Amino acid sequence: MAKTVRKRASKKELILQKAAAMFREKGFAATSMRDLAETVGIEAASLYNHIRSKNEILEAICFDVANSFNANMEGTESSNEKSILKIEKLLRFHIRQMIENYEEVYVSDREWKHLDEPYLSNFQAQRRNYRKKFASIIEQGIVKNEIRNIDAPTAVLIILHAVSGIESWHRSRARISAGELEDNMVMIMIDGLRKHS
Amino acid sequence: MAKTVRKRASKKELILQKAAAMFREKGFAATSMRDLAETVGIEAASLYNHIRSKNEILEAICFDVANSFNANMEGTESSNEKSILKIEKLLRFHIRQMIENYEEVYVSDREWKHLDEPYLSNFQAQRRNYRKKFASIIEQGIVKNEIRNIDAPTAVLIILHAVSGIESWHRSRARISAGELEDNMVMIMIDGLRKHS
DNA sequence: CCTACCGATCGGTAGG
DNA sequence: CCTACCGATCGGTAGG
Repeated sequence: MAKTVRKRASKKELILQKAAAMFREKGFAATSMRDLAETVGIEAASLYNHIRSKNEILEAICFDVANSFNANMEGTESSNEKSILKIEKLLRFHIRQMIENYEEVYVSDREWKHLDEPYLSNFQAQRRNYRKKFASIIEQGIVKNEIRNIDAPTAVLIILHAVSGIESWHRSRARISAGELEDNMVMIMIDGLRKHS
Repeated sequence: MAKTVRKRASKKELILQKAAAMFREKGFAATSMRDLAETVGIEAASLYNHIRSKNEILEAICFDVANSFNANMEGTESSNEKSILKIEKLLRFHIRQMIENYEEVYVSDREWKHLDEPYLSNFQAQRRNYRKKFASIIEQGIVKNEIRNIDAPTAVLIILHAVSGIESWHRSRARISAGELEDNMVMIMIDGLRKHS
């Protein structure tokens, strides 16, 4: 009995995982349920014993990722660290998520437009909220003179998108290690490209 | 006679322009030729008097953008400026292209995966080549001690993706001016977030 | 530039 | 989990 439940749960997990990989590679709209079924190793109709619809798969992926980032943001917000350190920690969390949970984070970032209502509005609201919190940490840092006097929303925008560049790193051949990548990204974002001699 | 030619050319231009806007908004795969036709104001079948296929539209968009960036790169490469200034100029070019030629640049960046062969391979090769040239300018700057000792490919990756963040700026309401955006982005990328007191 | 239409494929359901 | 199948929609063509 417990075995059956576990088996079913893991089959759904398998479907979500394969779907994330295919949505990342070809895009949500260009991935057919028949393609997905073949990858999973069953007939297309059988997918519907595990999931209700194609869109439900996307919802599961997007909101899993959103929850994980929101939880991390709450922990960071409430800590007593300096603003610049908070930002570094957020940055490192983004980088690690992008490295370790690549397919899902990528899909959640690029394919959320295909969500149906009311999930679409909900997701967009969470996104706006997350960025607002991020920007206000930066603003606190500016007030406390830890951070350069820049436009905070622009900085958030740069940071979030810069991290999504790991996409290219992820599939390149001759590449540096994950740790080196992380340190390089942090150094460039925090201290910039220019060398002060 | 000349009038007819001009008229036809401009109708094709209109189709490409509307297509870019729709591909950006909904994605290439999720945009149907019937949607596009309606936006243009004709029947779907009539589109084929101006273009050969849906994929030909994407090819036109992607290679127009690629040509423009390649031309700018050649001009920058051959100049005698300092490396850090070359990078700043490339960065400013990217930002301006993203602001002024938003739909096309965005589509070329996110939807090129849907190109058919041999265009797909051709486009990917141009992309790799562009990044290689960008990285080698950074490496020259490191050698000349103008730039921090970072992994050059990682820096390219960050810069290119950071700029694509302008997507969010482009559609937000309360936003700073294009010039302020550009200066903020350049400052953050060149000198970083941290303030040195 | 339109009407009429093609074969292919889509997401999903019925019934077992 | 499968076979059989649904209506809808897709990119594209024929012919005028």
